[in-house]
Amino acid sequence: MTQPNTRDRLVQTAARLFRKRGYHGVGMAEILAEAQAPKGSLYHHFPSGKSDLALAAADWASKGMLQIIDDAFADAPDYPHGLTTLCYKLAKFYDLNQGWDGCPVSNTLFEGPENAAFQARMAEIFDGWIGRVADHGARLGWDQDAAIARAQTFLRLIQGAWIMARAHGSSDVIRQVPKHLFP
Amino acid sequence: MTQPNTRDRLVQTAARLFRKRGYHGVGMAEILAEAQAPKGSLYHHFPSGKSDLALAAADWASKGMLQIIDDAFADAPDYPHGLTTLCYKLAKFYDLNQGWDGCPVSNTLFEGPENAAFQARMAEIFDGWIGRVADHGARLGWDQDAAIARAQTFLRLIQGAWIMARAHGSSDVIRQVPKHLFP
DNA sequence: ACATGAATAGACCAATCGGTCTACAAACTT
DNA sequence: AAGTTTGTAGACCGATTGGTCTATTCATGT
Repeated sequence: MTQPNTRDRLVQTAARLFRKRGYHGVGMAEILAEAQAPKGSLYHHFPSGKSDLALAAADWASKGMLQIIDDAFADAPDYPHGLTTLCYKLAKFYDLNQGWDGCPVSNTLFEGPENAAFQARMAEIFDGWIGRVADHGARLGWDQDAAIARAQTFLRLIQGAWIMARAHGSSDVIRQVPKHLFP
Repeated sequence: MTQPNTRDRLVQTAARLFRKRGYHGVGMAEILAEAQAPKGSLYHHFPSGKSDLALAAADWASKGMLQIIDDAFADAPDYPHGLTTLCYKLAKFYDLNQGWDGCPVSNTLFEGPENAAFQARMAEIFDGWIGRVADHGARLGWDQDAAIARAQTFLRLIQGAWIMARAHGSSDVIRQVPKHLFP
């Protein structure tokens, strides 16, 4: 795979670092160094700086998540199988990054109560994930309301399990989620 | 209530600020100013500085949570009622702080992959909460393993719901947790 | 009254923070 | 070929970061 252009390199590097240590935990200097980009480029592509970059990084991460969801449900015979595959894919993703990454969106966009724009985008993105999971549920025979409710519970469980996985340094918790959803 | 001593004031102020904006999102200067304490006092009570203070703040917050758990189960006739009361208490706590606080422990102790001490303490504290909830479950007639499993699921759901509550700026999600646990 | 350790007070520090600015190179238009 | 836009490069900036250090006050035991 060829080297992406400067803008993409910045977005992806920022996404990775924010995911790992949070918005405030990462400085611009580090992002620039890892992306091998000069400061001028960053402020050319993202005129308002770090916050712009964080929003772009969260959007990019969200697209990735939607892709993972679609992949998980692509060959699923039913809703429970799709969600189970999804959990396993997420656990694998967790393990890939030395088992220490956080939710790519909440870790990137959680800056504090003041930043309403970040909060709104976070809600949008999460709703997007829930909607996508619910769509697959509806496609696989659930009625719309039930599919949405199931998707909401699922996402909450995954978020919580992810935190626990980080605390304990193990992705097992993530793989256990389907067992709790479909006892 | 009388003004607590300097050490306690520092711990509680730090807990509140970290909970709101995370470890890296709060500077020492702000903590000092809000706690009305000079720098010398802080480094007297917490020789290794910010990290020491964060651990103390997380411990203090954890004690508060254990108290809330006990309170919720004090008059509960059974396990589901206790958990429901607990969720309502947590939702109320969420609303009290302008609906924007995060989990007092994960927000305080999540600094990044490198800090193993923070990670370990986080796991300890979460296990403590799970254990406490499970104890009440066992006391109310569940067998030990089932009580622990239930408590784990509960805590994951609460953590996830809390994130969603923050994203959407509403504590309703937290109040819905029992409905998902006991459908 | 005096001595002693705990606690308070804040000046001070190097390092880093996010961001601005000017200069220049490359690419595209005409 | 000339002109214009887009992107790269990094020096530089004031503000803030977490932390150190010395001086002083307070509390307590003798």
